[in-house]
Amino acid sequence: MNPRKPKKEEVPDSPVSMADLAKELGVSMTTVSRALSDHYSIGPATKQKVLKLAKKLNYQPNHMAAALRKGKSKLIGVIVPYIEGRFFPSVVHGIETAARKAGFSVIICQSNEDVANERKNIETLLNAQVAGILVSLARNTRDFKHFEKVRKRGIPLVFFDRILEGDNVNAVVLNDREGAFQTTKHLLEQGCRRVAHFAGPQHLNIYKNRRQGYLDALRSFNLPPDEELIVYSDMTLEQGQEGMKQLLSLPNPPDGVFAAGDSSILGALQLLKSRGIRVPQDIALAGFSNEGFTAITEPMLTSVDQRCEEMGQATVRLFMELVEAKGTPFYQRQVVLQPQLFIRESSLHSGKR
Amino acid sequence: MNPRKPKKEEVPDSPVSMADLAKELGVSMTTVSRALSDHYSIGPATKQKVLKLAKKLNYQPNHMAAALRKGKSKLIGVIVPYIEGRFFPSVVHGIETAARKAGFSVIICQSNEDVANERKNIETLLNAQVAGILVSLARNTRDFKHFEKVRKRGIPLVFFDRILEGDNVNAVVLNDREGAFQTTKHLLEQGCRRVAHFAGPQHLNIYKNRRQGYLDALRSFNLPPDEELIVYSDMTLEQGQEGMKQLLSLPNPPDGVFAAGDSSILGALQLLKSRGIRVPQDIALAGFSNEGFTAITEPMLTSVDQRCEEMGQATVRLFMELVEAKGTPFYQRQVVLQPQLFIRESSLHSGKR
DNA sequence: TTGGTTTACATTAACGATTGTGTAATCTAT
DNA sequence: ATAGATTACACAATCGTTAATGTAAACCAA
Repeated sequence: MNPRKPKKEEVPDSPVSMADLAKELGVSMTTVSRALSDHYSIGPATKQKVLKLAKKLNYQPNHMAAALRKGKSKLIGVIVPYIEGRFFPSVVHGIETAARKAGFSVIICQSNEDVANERKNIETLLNAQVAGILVSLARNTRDFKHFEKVRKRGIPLVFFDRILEGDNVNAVVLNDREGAFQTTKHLLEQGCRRVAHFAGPQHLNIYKNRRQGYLDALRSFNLPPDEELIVYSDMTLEQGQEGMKQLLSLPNPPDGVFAAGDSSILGALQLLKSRGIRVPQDIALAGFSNEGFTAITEPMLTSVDQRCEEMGQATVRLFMELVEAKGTPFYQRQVVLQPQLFIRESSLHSGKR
Repeated sequence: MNPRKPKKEEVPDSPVSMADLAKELGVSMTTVSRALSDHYSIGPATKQKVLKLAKKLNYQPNHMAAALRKGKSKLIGVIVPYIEGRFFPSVVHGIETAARKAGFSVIICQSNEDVANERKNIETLLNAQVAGILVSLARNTRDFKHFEKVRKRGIPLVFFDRILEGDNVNAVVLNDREGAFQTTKHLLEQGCRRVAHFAGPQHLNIYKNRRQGYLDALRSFNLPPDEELIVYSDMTLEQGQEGMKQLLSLPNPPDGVFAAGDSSILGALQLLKSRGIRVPQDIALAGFSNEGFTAITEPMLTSVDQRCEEMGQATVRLFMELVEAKGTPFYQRQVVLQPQLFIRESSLHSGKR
């Protein structure tokens, strides 16, 4: 009568449950469940039978049910400030690829650079029963309070790229300081003697470290740091133009600029070109992030590659380690990736000496 | 004795279930459940009580349980060829934003341009009990067989950007033909009389339509199409260089090129510059996608914007419509977004005429 | 042979929410 | 006043999987 109720064997591609397998084989669901998860208490013959039938009927485990029962799903939550530009999409790409290989799916959340959204995202992910959370902090995140719940529930938490320093957390970061050091050193080796720096918000580890690397390099050349040469901003293209303008108006302008971001160095390049100042002959330039456009500008821009994909992979690897070592209570680790400097026209043969 | 078992009220932030609320209020779980979902059979007073306590105890619904029971989760699966460049990250951004607003989370999958992965992704998403699937096809997808399961299970399926034509599907696409028409027309209006075209794989709707738009424009100017002027490739930068080389070697080279992708037009620009051919004076250029770098090159590149964000939003909207109209069996709709031409230096005042 | 261990499986109760069915109590209409 | 409708809630089954506990049978050593 009821047209909805399917007759037996009528809908072969409708979901097959463990109960179906059990009935078919005349064993209990326990046996099926354990056979499928390769439990020791199931005999090899039975295991084979179960596996075979499962394949034949195209059995697909219901992850929801398992997640409900176990309190953990096969989902990984990822929180990023946004999904644009080159960096975050690439990292997400790496994460997704690595996670899927390990049998996990990835849920994406954006904080839109706001800690309030970050909080909401945490809630969302927690009650989606995610197995772990990977996060790169919003620009205005200044404390870890909202991550306490995650820790309390014992859910693996891994930070990447943007972290809060001081706290003991699991994190994958780039050696920003080293990258900045190498880049600045490179400019100095090319003959620059007054290297300026476009610095980002200093409460973010990445910008702080890049500034440090810059200072390190100056020191290694016995050059005194000059706060006049350091321009602080949010590193946008416009701010790069503005910053360059500012530097040019100094009584003693720089002969090189190392920016903690590519957009701002692009802004600087545009301004210099508009004023007829030659790059790199008059002023050498170098940026950070190895954005796609750095290989397109004229001259092409020297920049530091952040190993986006590797960072994604490493983050997932670290997450997996935490999953394995779930017993160890205060296990925490930092993975540091080595940046790679791409030297291009904007910093070569600056002609000084 | 057992240190694991928490005493009552000892762990306030441990998950609160409906059973807890029910016990606390002395009502049944049914009442709680229905109160929370605003069911008509629950009195306003009771509803208030439940809501209040839920807020007080910070009750978080367990989506897994609900999903298990209802057979549908609050997850939307998204399958894209990859997450790089400008287009797909932006669309995903739009999707994520719109989906979250509607109370859904987004699971990302990549096909890596391979239909085999697309099939796997479908399986993954289906047994993650997603509420719907949004997909942009892999390059080598030529049939819809693997989407049949989705349709059979009655799960909303929406395609975006890359679709297979002919089939009746729900889809959000750009009016590629119109965009191509406008762009080519613009080149012709600037004085070009031999406009070449870099065409992509013609089994993909987007490239086919862009070629059609190009032909439309020629016809509207009473210019005969010339297959010699159409170069087919996968639209990479290198292929753009190669294609340009090929066009230049013609007895009668073009005075303008409209490419169905920005990378290839960039390649063309590079080749022209390396040969000292002036853009736009000698040859005018225009691309498609409005990639970030089009505003950076010299000259800046004219290109068609694909409304990435809008496409993401529209896709989610269409999905939501399908959810509402779940009764209607063969509901299917196409949403067509209007492209926007960004005219830049590479196509202006080509000097002809 | 007896007692103890191992092997191989079954019983059964969760996990947390949803929902068809049932049923008092109150209300409405005649 | 009484049948019938409406309101407001409870009972209990169910989704598919997992795992603690139980228990036969077979095996081994003494």
